[in-house]
Amino acid sequence: MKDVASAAGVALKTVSRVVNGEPGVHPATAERVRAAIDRLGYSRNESARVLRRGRTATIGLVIEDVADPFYSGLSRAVEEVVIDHGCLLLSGSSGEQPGRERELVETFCARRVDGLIVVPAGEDHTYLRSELEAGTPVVFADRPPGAGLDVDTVLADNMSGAGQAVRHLLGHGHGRIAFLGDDPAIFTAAQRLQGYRAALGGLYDERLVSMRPPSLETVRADLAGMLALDDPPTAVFAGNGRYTVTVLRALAGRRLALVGFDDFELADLLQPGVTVVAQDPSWMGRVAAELLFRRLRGDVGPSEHIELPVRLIPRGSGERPPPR
Amino acid sequence: MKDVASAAGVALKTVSRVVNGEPGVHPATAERVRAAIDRLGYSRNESARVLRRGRTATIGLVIEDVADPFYSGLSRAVEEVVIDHGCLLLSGSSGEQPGRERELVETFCARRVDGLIVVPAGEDHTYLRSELEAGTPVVFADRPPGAGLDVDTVLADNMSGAGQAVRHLLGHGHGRIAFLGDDPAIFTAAQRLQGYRAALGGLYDERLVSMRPPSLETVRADLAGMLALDDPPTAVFAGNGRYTVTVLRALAGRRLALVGFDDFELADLLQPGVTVVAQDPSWMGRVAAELLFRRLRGDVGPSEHIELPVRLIPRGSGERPPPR
DNA sequence: TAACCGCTTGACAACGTTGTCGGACCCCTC
DNA sequence: GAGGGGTCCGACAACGTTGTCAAGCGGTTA
Repeated sequence: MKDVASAAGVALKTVSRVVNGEPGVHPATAERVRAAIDRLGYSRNESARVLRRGRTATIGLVIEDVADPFYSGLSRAVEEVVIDHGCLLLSGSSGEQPGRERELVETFCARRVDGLIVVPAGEDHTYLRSELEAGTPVVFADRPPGAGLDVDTVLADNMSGAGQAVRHLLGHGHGRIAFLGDDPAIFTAAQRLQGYRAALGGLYDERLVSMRPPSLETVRADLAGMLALDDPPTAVFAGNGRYTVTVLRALAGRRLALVGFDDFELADLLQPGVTVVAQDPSWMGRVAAELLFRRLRGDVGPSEHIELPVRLIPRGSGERPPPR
Repeated sequence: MKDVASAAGVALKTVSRVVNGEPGVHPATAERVRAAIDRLGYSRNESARVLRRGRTATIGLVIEDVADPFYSGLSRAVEEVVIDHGCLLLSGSSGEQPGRERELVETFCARRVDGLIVVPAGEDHTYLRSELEAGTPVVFADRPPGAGLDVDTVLADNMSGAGQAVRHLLGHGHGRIAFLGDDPAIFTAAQRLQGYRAALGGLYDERLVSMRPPSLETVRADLAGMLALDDPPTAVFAGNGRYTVTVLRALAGRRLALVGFDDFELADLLQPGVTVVAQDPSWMGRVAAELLFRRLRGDVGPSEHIELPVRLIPRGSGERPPPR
């Protein structure tokens, strides 16, 4: 900028004014400055600007895994909103590791992001307290923070979704419905289990519940164990997209009914089509980002807790009757 | 940092030394400083650090769309490598718009990223020249830059992949093979068309080629047009993952043979399984990122042009014989 | 004793930008 | 011609950090 100034024969401050489109610069001068900028290929140093102004125009996003379609959809939606607000998005994947989540958040904070959207992996978010007190708004998406943190949340209605899935299967004559899902330490898994259990009522049987990692081996083994029972399941409720796909592979032709949580790209092309409880990751991302920007604009109301509805999409696999 | 210094009763520089783990600080002093840091919840201001040091420890990644599984896989792999090098990743989606690509690159440059990985959307990258001359290494992935730019590239072997697909179908008795793919303005689409054409030789028929946007309507219409010909296609080669899925939907039960470019999650669960020419997005991301870091470590050799092999995975849809 | 060394510490400038303030100049009015 | 108001411009300090350099201190050696 100094070079531009001397090249254009003006003071530093005048260049700054031109670069930032501030008023009070003579058009002819501005033109001369712009010419010098082009000639020298100058581009403003954002670090210095941030240092001076205090605002970074940057938002941090911590998700579980960009390569998971649910989170990449959410991510894309957040990015859209962030760009619309003239900001930049920093994002990172925690890989479901609390330590990595914390590292990412701290890295983002060290870079002085203006706000954060977090899909938490861990339980303890007390490390965020000082940042919150410093006034950085934080929105939790998909999962709430650990105890004692009063922040905005945007969650899906997991319990009701699980209930819908189970009632749908019950309605088609199934009384033995297995549940395969994530470790209940993960909020969404616990909620879905709870919805499943509540909808089943007296029909609940813990032998039909498996909450181990979604590898093909464990899912196959657990399903085999359940199917070997005297009264085996006739239907499966899969706790999220990964489980749905893994269960499909593990079932390999067995004609059990299936409802999965989360929609996925080819669900309608499989035979039969896969009935799912669909959430909308883009919507969640958009809502979370917009809430964050409302906070950044100065909205200091009490923390909001938004719960997005989910809906069951029947496609065939959930409408199969039990074998008579 | 100033506050920490006065709280610990030392000079600014000593705090700086402790924060950066520099040697030459008495253990007792360091301990006092660390205590003060904890007490005040201090965290280093990266903007100031960047301003002072000139290195941002940040890499920029421009892709087409995070929500596309190919690019989210690539993105995740790049992120892994970047984190392993103690850097942070800035990423953005161009949405196939050259203007947005340029904006993203310029935003990243204004933030003084140490290096860039770009999946270009546009043809003209002369705007990168000044940045390259300033010494910022840039790696192009998946697609090469426009003419006149001598930078590292990491591409898939698109032509050979398309050739494999076509020869596979020819080998199963198909002489009429349709190609549906992206606008040939997109490098990968043009390469795949060329591979398709070369492998077909005299059997090439431009009436069997459609390169319009992959919406269900256009694909359905173009396929219908081809199937209404006197000598209709008996097989389809789909130019990328999106076309494969769209073609599957558009065919809706018609028993044409199909080979798609790009593997996708449920390809093996469809009936029949979908034969694909698979590329490995993670590999591409890793290779591109590692090449970039080699440049950042000072490797100034001539620009490298890496071509990653692809491989055909037969699953059923590509082995269907033509109707006799 | 003087000179020297290693270890620890601090003063200071600089990175590139922007906010504040005041000065120079022109035009208009009294 | 004096005063007032507006427009345009520049000097300067400050943001928080780190690199450079030098100083203080205790111990060792000539």
